[in-house]
Amino acid sequence: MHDGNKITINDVARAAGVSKGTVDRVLHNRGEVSARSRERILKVVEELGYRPNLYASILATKKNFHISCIIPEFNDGEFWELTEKGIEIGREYAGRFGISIGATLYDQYDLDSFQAACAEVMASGPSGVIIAPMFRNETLKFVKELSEKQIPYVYIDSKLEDDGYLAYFGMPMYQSGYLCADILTDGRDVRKVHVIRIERDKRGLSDPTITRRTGLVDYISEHYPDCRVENTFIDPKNTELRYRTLDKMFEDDPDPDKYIVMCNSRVHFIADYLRDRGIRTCRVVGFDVLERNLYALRDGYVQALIAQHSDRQAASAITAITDYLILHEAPAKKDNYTQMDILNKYNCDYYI
Amino acid sequence: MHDGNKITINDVARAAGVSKGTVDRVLHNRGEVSARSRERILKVVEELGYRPNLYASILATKKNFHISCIIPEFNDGEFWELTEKGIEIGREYAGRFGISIGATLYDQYDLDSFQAACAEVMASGPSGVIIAPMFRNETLKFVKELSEKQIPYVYIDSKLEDDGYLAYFGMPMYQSGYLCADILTDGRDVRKVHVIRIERDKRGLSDPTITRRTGLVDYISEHYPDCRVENTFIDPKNTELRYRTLDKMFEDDPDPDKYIVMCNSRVHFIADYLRDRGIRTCRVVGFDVLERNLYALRDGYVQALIAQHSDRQAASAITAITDYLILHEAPAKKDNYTQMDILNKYNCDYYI
DNA sequence: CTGAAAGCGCTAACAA
DNA sequence: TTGTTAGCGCTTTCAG
Repeated sequence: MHDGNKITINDVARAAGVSKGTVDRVLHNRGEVSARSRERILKVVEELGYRPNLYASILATKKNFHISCIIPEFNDGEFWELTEKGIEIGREYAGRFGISIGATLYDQYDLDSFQAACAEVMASGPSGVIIAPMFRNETLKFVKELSEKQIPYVYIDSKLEDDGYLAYFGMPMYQSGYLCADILTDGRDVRKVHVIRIERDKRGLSDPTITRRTGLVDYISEHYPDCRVENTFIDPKNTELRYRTLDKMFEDDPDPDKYIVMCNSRVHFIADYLRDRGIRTCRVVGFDVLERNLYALRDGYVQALIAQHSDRQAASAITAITDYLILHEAPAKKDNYTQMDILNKYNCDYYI
Repeated sequence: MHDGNKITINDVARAAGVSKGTVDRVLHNRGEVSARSRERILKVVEELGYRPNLYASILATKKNFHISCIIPEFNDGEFWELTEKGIEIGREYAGRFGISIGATLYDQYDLDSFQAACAEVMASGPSGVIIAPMFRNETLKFVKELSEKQIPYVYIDSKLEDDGYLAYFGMPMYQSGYLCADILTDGRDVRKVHVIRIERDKRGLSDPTITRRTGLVDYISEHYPDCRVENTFIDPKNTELRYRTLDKMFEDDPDPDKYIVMCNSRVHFIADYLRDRGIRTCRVVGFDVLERNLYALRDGYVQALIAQHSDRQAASAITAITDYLILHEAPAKKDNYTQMDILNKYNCDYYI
């Protein structure tokens, strides 16, 4: 009952009337093999249901695969920290197959830094690359070079419109905005929604949350045609300025029951403000499971968080490349949209 | 940069001035080794940072590990189908390490069938067992025997209070009921909650959702002390009877805005009824991602579903045993409470 | 108590 | 175009 499928390359060779060297050649498309042998071997492989033994294979090939991950740098408790945890999981998996994993971080607000990261990775001659693309053009150039060198790459978090990637793991951004609007409005009589945004540097960086905001706005105009969506820009670095901006927002619109949303991971800024001002009348929804966001959720200053397992995304990316390297198998699906998790104070403690 | 840690058992043997046979003996505590050799070898292993090569090890040991899964049988679209999908994922993983996976199904309403399944598995001499325990006493007897035979086992779905299991993967049941009540009531003015239950056979089977119901009731009495919780029992097999029961429920309580909940995976029964009767005024919450439940969710007859990745639970269980068998490593956490997913019509399509 | 040696299934270099 | 062969690092007899 247990196993039995012990068909080796030798069995195949014998049944096909050739040597195992020849079998190996057709299995890996290396060297010239007569059409006749190839056919026979393929047929036998099929009939016998031959499955190569990975360990034997890995043992025999002394190749040293290395996968490089290119992601934004981060401080403790920030969004990309979770991704790094996923890399750690992936590292463990890949390590079993003798594959090492490296991470090269870049400043997501600095193009030069991104270029430097790409150059460094390229120079190291990686067997595969995982990349979170924040700079469109630069990334396209980079992946083009990877393609030319036959180096497989997978996108995480967001992806670009090229076609050469092995796989993509990320959240459906538009839908996440749509969902967010649904949770925010929650069937109530909503007249106005406040979208709080981060003041961005002007240097034309791609903002990955823009699609999300579109989903949000679409939901509102479809379900609440009379509802106004108002944008307020806050400064992420200057607390005092931020508080002034929010104070003004509350003055301008005296209705205490506000519907507030942020499309990135910094909703804790709002929670902190509300806590300090002692305002408990707002309904606030944000994204991602930063520790500070969870704190706000438990505390009741944020009602819901929409989250994604960016750790799993990274781990899956590594698994995908690993499997590709070892088994020469592309992942079942190229585009993998991971689930959108709705967190509130009652289920957030069981997340992660 | 890439790898490098290429210290083999030969290096250790040479450095310790013994043969690799002796090194192997102390590494695996097999056979007698002089204290002096043992010490020397251990020291060298430490100094050189020797890490055994898994593939070589697995290749050389022709052991045929086999893991047996004992779960309830099911029809298409039922709860346990998802678990089986997870077993499939796990099978792929374990297969890479030459470990085969078997599934033995039992009738969850028939003790004899469960006993037979356990006996069958035991007789087959498994290397590890994964079990979804529906019958408490029988399971305890079974796992006791496993423990005696040093066969590792892990619980999925629910667990018992014994201590010998290698790991557990499942949902926090009490909290899921609590969460469910929160989503059902949703801050509204709720006066009555209808809990629909399945008429159970009287034969003292353990009902795994009882804890969940406790959580539900606790939430209500804590947050809605004046709210009544009313139980209605329906027949899962007899549609006509079921409809009569529900008709009566609607007659007895003429308020059209009802709050209805089911603590198991069969909330589609309610949705079907409401659809047939054209009732759209109720708020309905249920559990688990059966296809029929998703249908009701998209359709609007069920507002929310609380789900768990029982596929991942099963897959994780297999991974845990596999790693234990190969690496002799117990999982990082023994009790693994998986997250509770809140699904509505906007995020359910990205689940699974 | 210990060493030598024969593989495990596969790869890759070398002959033919 | 194909067969032969020497390992990869580890386990497991079998002598001694």
